[in-house]
Amino acid sequence: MPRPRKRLAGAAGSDKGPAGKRTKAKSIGEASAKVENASPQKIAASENDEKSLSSYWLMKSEPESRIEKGVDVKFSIEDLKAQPRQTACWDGVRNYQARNFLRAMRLEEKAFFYHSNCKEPGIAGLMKVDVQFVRMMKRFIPLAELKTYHQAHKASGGPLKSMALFTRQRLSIQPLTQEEFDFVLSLEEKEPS
DNA sequence: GCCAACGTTGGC
DNA sequence: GCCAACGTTGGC
Repeated sequence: MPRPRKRLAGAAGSDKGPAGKRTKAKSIGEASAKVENASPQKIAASENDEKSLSSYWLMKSEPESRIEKGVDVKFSIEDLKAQPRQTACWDGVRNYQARNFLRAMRLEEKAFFYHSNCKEPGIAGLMKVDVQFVRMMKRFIPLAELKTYHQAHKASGGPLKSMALFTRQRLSIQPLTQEEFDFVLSLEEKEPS
């Protein structure tokens, strides 16, 4: 799971981790997003497909305390707000596809802050790649509500019909299409369903 | 806390 | 390169 770090950071898209060799080193590096695994072939392949031209993202983080290897991984949107410059370093991403998306990000692109593995999962706010707090959602958008739209849109061909949150369930950094992003934003203005 | 989904590892 | 075993994610 992604683990934003509690300190200032540079561009999320700028880090160049050493490619390749698998290591069991579990310590999270100070300076860069350490991602275990991924053969060079796999990296090359997936950097070309996927939606690497996306300008919109969804990034998951756990807002409730959970100890993993002796470290509390909790990092909520409130924690992000509390950082110096409201900016964090998003490391702890291990999955290579998620890592590739991190590398594809460009400064100033917009990203939803998603609360995962918690009592109420859903989209809590907006960030820009840096990774900096922008604002809270006008209202919290629960996963359950998004799922309802996803199901309906699969039938109707609506904007959330293939949202990665549901089609790529375990991906912690995911691209959104413009349509998906706009639709989620439009939900802010609606009554909770 | 349970466990389904799914990503990763490693023997063959 | 297959695939069973294993580990992790994350909803519920």
